[in-house]
Amino acid sequence: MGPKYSSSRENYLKAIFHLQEIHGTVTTNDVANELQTRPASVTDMLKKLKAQKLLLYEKYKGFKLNTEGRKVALQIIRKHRLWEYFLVEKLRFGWDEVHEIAEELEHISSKKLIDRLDEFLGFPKSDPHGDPIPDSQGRWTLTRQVDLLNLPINQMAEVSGIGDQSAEILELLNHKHIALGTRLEVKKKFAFDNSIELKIKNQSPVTISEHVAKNVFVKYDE
Amino acid sequence: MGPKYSSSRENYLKAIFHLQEIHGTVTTNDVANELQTRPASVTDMLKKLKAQKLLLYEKYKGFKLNTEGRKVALQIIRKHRLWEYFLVEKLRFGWDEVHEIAEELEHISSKKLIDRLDEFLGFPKSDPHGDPIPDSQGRWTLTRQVDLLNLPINQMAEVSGIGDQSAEILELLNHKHIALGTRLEVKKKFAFDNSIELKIKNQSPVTISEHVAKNVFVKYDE
DNA sequence: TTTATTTTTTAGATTTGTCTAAATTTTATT
DNA sequence: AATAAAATTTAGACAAATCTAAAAAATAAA
Ligand SMILES: [Mn+2]
Ligand SMILES: [Mn+2]
Ligand SMILES: [Mn+2]
Ligand SMILES: [Mn+2]
Repeated sequence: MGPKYSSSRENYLKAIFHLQEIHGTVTTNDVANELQTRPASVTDMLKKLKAQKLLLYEKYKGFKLNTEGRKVALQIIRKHRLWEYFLVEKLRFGWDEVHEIAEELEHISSKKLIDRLDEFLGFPKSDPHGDPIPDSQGRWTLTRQVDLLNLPINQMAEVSGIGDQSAEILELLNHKHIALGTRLEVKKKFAFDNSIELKIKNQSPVTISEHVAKNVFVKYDE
Repeated sequence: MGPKYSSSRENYLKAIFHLQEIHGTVTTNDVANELQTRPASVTDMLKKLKAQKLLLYEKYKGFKLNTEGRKVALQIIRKHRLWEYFLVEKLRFGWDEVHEIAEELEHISSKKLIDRLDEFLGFPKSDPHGDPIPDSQGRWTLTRQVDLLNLPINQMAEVSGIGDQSAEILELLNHKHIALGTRLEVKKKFAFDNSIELKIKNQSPVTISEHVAKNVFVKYDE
């Protein structure tokens, strides 16, 4: 058996899903813009997707994915993001050059292939751009963003933002080898002054004050 | 930029290349049969490939790939076989379940992707079915098949066939741990009786007679 | 609430790749 | 050489996906 839906239909489903996520609602023009096509072409496709029971659609009234359409869209997103992860982690591509290639790879139909790839990659939770990778049932783990005071002990996390942007805090963080992207975990929290002891791989533990901890934001899965 | 040629065109080029290899010449019916399509469809496509300067074609007289067509075909074959190798060696697929999936993967267009994949796989010389993998210039190393008498000294090779199929020789080979797929090299050739000393990895050397050597066929690259 | 603007849909073409049925050419048999 | 059979090509049609231009509906402005 070949693919269940054409690449074109899959691209429409994915685009509608994404726009739905961002705006809650989607318009014909949105989709045309997203897919670099014409509104008339979108209308044509909406009818086809409706006929295939992937979409709820009433002309002039709007449209949205139904359960089946959402399910299909999530599997394409899963494939897209797993391939991106593969390209970066195994083939040494930069995170900024994988999207185009994944746009093609996401349409390869074999389910077994993608599940094996997932396993081969160690079941990654997010792609090189930090976006969550749905599992084979279409579920994904949320990436939580918290400051270091609220990061659970022993939870590996990645620095994703700095609150205070002053030269002083940046100098301090630089000295302690903490930068955007640094992976670390909190080893101890001292109740006395709310200071925190951190561990970065291959480095000796460092301590930071509550004031600093409040201004370092990290993200982690689950 | 997307793919230079459609998947369909690439499939035609590949089919024509293969049939040309086997029979020296190709007919419309051959191609129709190979691609599970109709002769009329083949004729239609021949015209398009000719217009694209990938094929020499004169109606009713026959056709064959020109230099450019051959070049394109070889790159598709390269992709097909590298992906098959990836599926077997990295994703633990059986050699009998990868062809279908590679039929889709071979149409992914990125040249950088396939060159990186080649590197990631360690520049394999042949795919899981023993077929040679062309390099990025479309050249491949021939796999030579010889009997053990003619295998160059110290050339690693793989047992690919047994001439005499009698129970006696099979018992002898079995006792010396030589079977289809065994990788070995010739360490010494004795001029006195043309007997040969072999080395199989992790085993002590074994000697076989000229008579046996004549009946064991091996293949090796280059 | 008319009128104007924007959005969406329809009507009719176009491109690519495929098909069937019929015509043409080549090849094989009397 | 004439006829039969097989291979190949053409003619005309169709499905999928796209487009332009025009019509219809919804929304915003006056
Ligand atoms: Mn992407
Ligand atoms: Mn991504
Ligand atoms: Mn294959
Ligand atoms: Mn193969």
